[in-house]
Amino acid sequence: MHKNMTNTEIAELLRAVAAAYQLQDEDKNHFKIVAYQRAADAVEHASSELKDLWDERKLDEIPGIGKSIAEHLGELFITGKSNHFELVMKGLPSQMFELMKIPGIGVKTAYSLSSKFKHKIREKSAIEDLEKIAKGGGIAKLEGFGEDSENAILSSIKEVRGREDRLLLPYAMQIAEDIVSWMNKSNEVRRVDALGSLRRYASTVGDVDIAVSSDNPKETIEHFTKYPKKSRVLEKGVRTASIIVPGGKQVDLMVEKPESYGSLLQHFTGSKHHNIALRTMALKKEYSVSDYGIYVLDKKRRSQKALKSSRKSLRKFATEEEFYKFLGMDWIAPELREDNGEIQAAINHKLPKLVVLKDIKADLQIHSDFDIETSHDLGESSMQDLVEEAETLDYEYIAFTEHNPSHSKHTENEIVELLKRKREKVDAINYSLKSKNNSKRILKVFNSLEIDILPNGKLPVSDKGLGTLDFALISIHSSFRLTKTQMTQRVLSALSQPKVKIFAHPVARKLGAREGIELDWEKIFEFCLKNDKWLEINADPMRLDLPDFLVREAVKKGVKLTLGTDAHHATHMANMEFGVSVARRGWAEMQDIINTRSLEEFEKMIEL
DNA sequence: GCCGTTTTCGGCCCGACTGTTTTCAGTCG
Repeated sequence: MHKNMTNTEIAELLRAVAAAYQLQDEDKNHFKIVAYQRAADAVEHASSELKDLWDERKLDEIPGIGKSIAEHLGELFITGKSNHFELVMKGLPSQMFELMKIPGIGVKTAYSLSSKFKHKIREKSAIEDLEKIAKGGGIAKLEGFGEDSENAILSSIKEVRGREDRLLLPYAMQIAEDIVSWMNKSNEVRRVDALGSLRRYASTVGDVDIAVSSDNPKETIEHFTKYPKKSRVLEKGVRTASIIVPGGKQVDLMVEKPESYGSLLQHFTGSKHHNIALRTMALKKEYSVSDYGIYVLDKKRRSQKALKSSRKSLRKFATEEEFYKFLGMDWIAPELREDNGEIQAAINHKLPKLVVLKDIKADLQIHSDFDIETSHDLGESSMQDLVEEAETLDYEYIAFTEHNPSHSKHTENEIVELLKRKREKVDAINYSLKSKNNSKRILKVFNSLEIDILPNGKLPVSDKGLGTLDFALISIHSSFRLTKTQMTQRVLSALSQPKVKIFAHPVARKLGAREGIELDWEKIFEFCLKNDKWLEINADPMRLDLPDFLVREAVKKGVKLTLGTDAHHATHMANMEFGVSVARRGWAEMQDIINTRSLEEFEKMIEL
């Protein structure tokens, strides 16, 4: 028996096949190479495991996987290998794929190095081995290499080693903010924007992308490369430059004149797939789109080679709105630019009216420091401080959702007693809020609880304990590795409790640290819809859970969602921004989100 | 190899920078 391949492994394999074709004959295989790379991208971004899709005969639902690749993958799932893939990759040194993880080393370089040092570079320690060779001056001597490329390889190896994984949003934002304020120190700079995956609020960010509007690109680039906190300048041209900042993170900068800045904003925001789809669509209308603007092509354009000469005039765009309008489209919110149907929707004027931060009238997951001897970490701020923060944020209501009292350390009765104390405390807060006697709107505080779902689907709180609550959240904090069927049953069983309204951080992932659990989402969605249960979008930047692609599925089915920051300190309540961005990436509108409802509506919705 | 609101055949996004060259290949976004 062979173990099932994960999506990541399949993507790696497809990229290896693309590399093999590239080495064979890059020109002849060009589109085949692109196709395999696109398939690899698609597999990486797929929302389900490919093996599961294959089991359900739904492999063709993934755009980029056609008949041929699907067949090879099928063979792979049945026999553990694909004859075709093996044939294509025959004779390729396996070390080369390790070397390709070093920035600047691509297919050709990796192949040439691993062939030349066949015995000195071993697969298990390819990068270390290459470093030794480079340090000994062994690379500079090779034909086609030199001292500069040897040094570049050495720097890259150091960075790849010191580099953390992709950044969580707040860290990427911090890097971007520092650069933006540095760039604003230059008189030549008219405007600076952080773009790329950060502007699209992807769950994690690889590189930080910065665009600058300036009449003087040369000076702007010069200023950028003098950024005091940089560890080194990676590239420096007339229009773009890249630096490495501490942590090994790369910051890319592009400059454009104000009259064309809209095109740069559009281009540099991406995503790559959005841009490719957009440009392909434009080409059918005889427009050639680039980061400079849009060339209107000569109708008689016959071939790719004639493309450049068939260009007539360049249309420039100072704003993104003008750019999209020229193509006959509505402006598309950055969060939607993933080539998931937004282009067609923009042409048909059918884009969703995405929820925005100021629609949010409540935070539905907050942990105070009120000690009910919880099973997991208590919050750090007092209920009073959290209430004040909620008033500052202009919320109409909030819910205190401490973890349930520890099941193992207390009897059922003790748990009920602890919960009664919290009930009294919350009642007292609501009473004092009401008697403040000012003209302002009165904040309402709900008494809730985040309850562990035990592995058997039961809750560690009795009916009597549940009776003290206005409503309950449930979530998974243990036994993450049950089978999909067991896990689904576990969750549905817990959701059946009448007091339970919200399934919190449903995937239970921790970005960069823990994969999520496996659930039968069709069943979960169906149950939620039928029984009026809601799925949380957890706004903690380390969770962002439900993930955007599942939000999209939920929204399509009409399942309602809640937003909660999972704040364990008053300052964490500001993370709502990240939760809203996930909702937007899932095409959620105001009516999809429960906590856009007024207090009166919400109170009706939690009545039993 | 993939794909279709002009197509099941004939197309496939567009550009910048570096290093080693002497006109370009390789890499990246």
